[in-house]
Amino acid sequence: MSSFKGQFRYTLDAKGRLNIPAKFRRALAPEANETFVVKRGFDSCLELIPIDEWKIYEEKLRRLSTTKERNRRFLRMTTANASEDTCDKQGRITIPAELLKLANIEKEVLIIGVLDKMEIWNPETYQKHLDLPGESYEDIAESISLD
Amino acid sequence: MSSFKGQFRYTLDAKGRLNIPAKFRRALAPEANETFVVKRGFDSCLELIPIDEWKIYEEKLRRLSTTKERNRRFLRMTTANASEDTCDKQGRITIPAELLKLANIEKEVLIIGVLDKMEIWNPETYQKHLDLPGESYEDIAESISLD
DNA sequence: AGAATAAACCCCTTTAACCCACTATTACCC
DNA sequence: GGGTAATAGTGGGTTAAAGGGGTTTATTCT
Repeated sequence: MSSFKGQFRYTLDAKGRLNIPAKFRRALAPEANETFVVKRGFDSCLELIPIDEWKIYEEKLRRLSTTKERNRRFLRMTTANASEDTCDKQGRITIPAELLKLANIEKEVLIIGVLDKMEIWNPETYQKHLDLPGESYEDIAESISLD
Repeated sequence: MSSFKGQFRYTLDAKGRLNIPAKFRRALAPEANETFVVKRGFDSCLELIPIDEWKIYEEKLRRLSTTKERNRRFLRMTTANASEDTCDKQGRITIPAELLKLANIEKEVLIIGVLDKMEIWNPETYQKHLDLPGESYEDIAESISLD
C-alpha cells in the first residue's frame, strides 16, 4: 500500500507535463503500473491517485444511487473532471488544461503526499489555504481525536 | 517496543544530516530497519518516529474522513511535512530543509527521547518552552491524572 | 493529402545518494 | 591509572539519477 509523504516543487512545461517525484514513483504499488487518475480535488487542488487506489474509490462512486439529483451532480462533477494517464519514460504525466484551470495552475506546482494519494497545488493557493488565522497546527490538533 | 529516554546535543552538517544517538539506534526494534519518519511536531519541534511505530499512527490518520475540511487541513499539514528516511552507514538521516525551517533549526540540535519517539529541537526553543512562567513541573503534575 | 496534435525519444544540468576518510571520545584491558 | 582499541560523531568528494527542456516521429481529424 502506498504511503506518500512530503512536498515537492516542480514546474509544468509548455505541454502541460508534470514530473512525478521519484520518491513517489518508488512508493507506488506494482499493480499501479505507473498509472494514475488525475481528478478535481477539494479546496482548489487536483488529486493524483494511483489506479489501484482509484478502483476502490470508483466502487464507492458506482454505489451512489442515480435516482437522486444530488448524487448525479456529484458524479458528473467528479468523473467529467478526471483523467487517466500513465507516466512516460521520463516519469511525467500530462495534466489536461481544464483541470489546470480549475486549480489555477500555470507553471509553478507544489506536489504534496497525502498517504494514499498526492495533491497538486498552485503554491500560492496552498499557502493561503494554510494561513487561516487562529487555525494553527496545534489548534486543529486539539480538536481532532485520532483514536 | 522502543523506549527512548534522555537528551543529546548534536550538530547538523551542511547537507542537513543529523546523527541519531547510538543509544537510540540500539533501542530500535528490528522491524524498524533503522528507518524513520521525520515529521512536524507540536510546539515547534520535529518528531522522529521509527517506521514500525509510524504505521500505527498512519492507520489512525487514514481513518479521518476527508469530506470534512478541518480533517483535510490537518492531514495535509501532517503528511506534507513528513519524510521517510533510513540511516546511512554513519547512522545519520537527512532532514528536509522545510522541516528545519518549521522548527527554526540551523546547526545546533537537541534530541530528546520521548518513549516511543524522539523529538528534535532547536536548543533555545526548547529552553523557552520549559521556561514558561507559572508552569513548574509540580504545577503541571497537579493537573494530570495518570491512573 | 496536409495540418495539427500528441506521443516517443534524446540530451543537458543540477541535485542528492553513496562511499570513504578523519578526529575525538569512550570503553576496556593490562 | 595509563595505554590501546573500538566506536561514535563530523566532514567532504564522487557518481548516478532526477528534473527540466527540446526535437522528431506517429496519429488523427479535416
